[in-house]
Amino acid sequence: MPERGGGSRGEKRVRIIDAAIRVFADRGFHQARVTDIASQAGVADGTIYLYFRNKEDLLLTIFEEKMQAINAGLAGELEGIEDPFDRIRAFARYHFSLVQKERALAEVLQVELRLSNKFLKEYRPKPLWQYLGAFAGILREGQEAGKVRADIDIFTAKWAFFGALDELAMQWVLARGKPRFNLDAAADTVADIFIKGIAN
Amino acid sequence: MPERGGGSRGEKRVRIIDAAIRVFADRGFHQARVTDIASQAGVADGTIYLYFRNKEDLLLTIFEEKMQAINAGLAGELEGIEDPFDRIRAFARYHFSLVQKERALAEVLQVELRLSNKFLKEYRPKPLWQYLGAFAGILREGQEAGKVRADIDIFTAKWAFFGALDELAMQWVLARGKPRFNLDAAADTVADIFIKGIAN
Amino acid sequence: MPERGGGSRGEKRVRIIDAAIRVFADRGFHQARVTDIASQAGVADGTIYLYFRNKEDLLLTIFEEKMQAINAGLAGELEGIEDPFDRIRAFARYHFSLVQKERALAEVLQVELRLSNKFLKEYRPKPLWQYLGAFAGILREGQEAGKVRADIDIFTAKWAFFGALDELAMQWVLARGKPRFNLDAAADTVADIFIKGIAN
Amino acid sequence: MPERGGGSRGEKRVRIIDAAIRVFADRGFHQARVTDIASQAGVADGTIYLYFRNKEDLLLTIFEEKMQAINAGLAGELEGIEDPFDRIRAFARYHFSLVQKERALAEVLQVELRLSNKFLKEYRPKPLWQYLGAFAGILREGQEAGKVRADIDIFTAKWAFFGALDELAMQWVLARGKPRFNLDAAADTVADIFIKGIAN
DNA sequence: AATGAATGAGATTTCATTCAT
DNA sequence: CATGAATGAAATCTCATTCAT
Repeated sequence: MPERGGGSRGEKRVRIIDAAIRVFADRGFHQARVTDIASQAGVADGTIYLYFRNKEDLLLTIFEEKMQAINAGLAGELEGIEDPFDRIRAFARYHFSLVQKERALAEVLQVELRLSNKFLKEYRPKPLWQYLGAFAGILREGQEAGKVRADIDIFTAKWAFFGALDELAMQWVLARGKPRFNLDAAADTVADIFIKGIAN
Repeated sequence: MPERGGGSRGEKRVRIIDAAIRVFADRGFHQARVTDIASQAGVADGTIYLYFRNKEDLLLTIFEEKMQAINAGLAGELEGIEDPFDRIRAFARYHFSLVQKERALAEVLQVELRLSNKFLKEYRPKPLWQYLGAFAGILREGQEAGKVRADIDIFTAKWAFFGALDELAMQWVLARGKPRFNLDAAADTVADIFIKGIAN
Repeated sequence: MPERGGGSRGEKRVRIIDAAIRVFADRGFHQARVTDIASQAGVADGTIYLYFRNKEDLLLTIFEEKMQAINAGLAGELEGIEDPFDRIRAFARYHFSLVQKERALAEVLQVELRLSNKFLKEYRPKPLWQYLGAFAGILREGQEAGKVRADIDIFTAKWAFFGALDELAMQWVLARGKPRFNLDAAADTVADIFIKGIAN
Repeated sequence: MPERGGGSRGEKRVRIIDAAIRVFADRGFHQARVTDIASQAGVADGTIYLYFRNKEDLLLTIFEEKMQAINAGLAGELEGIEDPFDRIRAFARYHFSLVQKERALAEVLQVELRLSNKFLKEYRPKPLWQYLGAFAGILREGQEAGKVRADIDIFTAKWAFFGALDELAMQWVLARGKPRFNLDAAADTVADIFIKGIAN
């Protein structure tokens, strides 16, 4: 549903980003045509280039900005939870709740991850590291508190945990209309396995 | 190193597949030019189309055939190991040993396939399911033997495990020349977390 | 003589069509390269695809639009002529005058279109039917006026007449620089034969 | 229905020609693939090049040989008919009987006519001239006998007559399964118009 | 004579990006 | 700021023809 005309500068930028998320999610980054994004956003093709350097920059911006919001949301979600294991459980739930609430965004971020990993090796997805860093922090604190085994390599554990969440999210997203499993239950299962797996 | 001339029919097909793996891994599927694959394989451009319908078919064929070999290799690796936990450990080691031995193939299977819309959204990757099915089988037998907790949802656990392995493999592959961590150690860590995580 | 730059939207479309007629007539439809048409028209290759779906659509559009103009011209030419036989004579003269005035267009309409499978087997050339319909109308009126034999099958007669004109035009066009006969005289001869052939 | 194997040299050549007629008629010259002709003929692709220089030569050969047979058949048909007008009528009937008996061949010859006219301007379709020459001969004799008007230009008349026959044949062939008119009746109509049209 | 796998030149078309208005 | 018509580079794939067997 293309929206025409009006809108302040910021408003138009937001419309483009939202349109891009929808189109990227729908067709994938490579199949997405700038023209489609523009018409979805209700702006001219050229207008996109007033706000973004190019198509890739648009993808990266989505990643940067949305991940920032996600990181902020994560911090809020973990706030007040003391026990490392409870924090892990909250992390998993938060991850999947995002996937469910913003399916299109989730799809884009997942693809972006592969793309930026692959082609933009100079671009290191910092916001992702921050996201993972939050999990690493939990583990570190857990080790300091003696609740998490000291022999657990945090680097390995954090990527394993993220990979597990990511893969399940991918499967859920790919199932599209007909989810073959319950994400909320999966959050608990994954958290459960990891908590038991790393506990002292 | 283009190889010219000779070779029986089957031999030429293999050369094309191997060249494609190298080129796909190098430049990515979209950036890979059919001409490059052909010259790497030491055949004419058109020859590729005698063996494969198109570029995407080539990618999918690589997946199909290589995964089949991987599945066979996995079966051989697990053969004779009785204990479910030992089998899980062997699974993780096998996964990472493949990544190390066939880095280019791993890159293609992990990164490029994920970027193929057809693969993700239309084509249902049976050989991948078989791979995961092997892990599911281990869990099932473990539950029957009372060694694995009965409340573990196998679907969730198998994708979580695969996701963990996959993500670590991806990180290792992306680091290219300068691995930031030891894959063999990671195999044991991941196996360890999961084993403890699901054990009764 | 490529014309660069300027020109309103409609003007550019016309330039493309005119260039296409020249190039199609020169090299034939299959041998004609889109790039040649573009450079003849003084536009970029891609511009052609802003105005036409593809190369064949360009050919068909030429047919549609030019035939429409030709039909209009025919109507103007016949206007005011009452006697059916005079109208037939005017028809033949008009047909050949077009061939002489717009040799390139004639070549395209006669030769190239006939070689297009789509044109022959799928696309139904309405404007051509209208052209022939004008002749059929003359015959019908002639029969009603008792000047044309009632036993003449109009369908047969109209295609026979058109075929005769068309074939002679073809021979004249193919002779290129060195016409082996006079078209104006031929117009009268053909008209004469047909008029005597169908008169009561 | 591909025929495999056996066959003497000449036999194989005939099979290729027949297959080519079918395939050319089906798909048109440009769309026809040599591979299809070969498999229809039950020979290998390369074999075709043992008998014909190339695809075009195959088309030309069909034209040459079949037209020769047609010319011979025409001579036979006209033999014994004295009256020029009767000969014209026989000519028209013969033309259309061929179209009906050998529809595929007719289609190929018609297309070939355009193609050879267009691209092979050096190749002057002699057998066609012979065919037309037969008609010209009838007219000439008719003029000498005083039955045909002396002011009729034979060159114009012969192409007009051929064009009329050709166009009607084309319409009949294009109608494919559902002929919209009766060719035999059309033969008489066309002959009738021309006879009256040129008679003294 | 026959085969058919291999060749490789070549052109259409797409679409991200620009820039004159 | 905004537009959107125009650009033009770039790459897949086809298929007539060849030639080693």
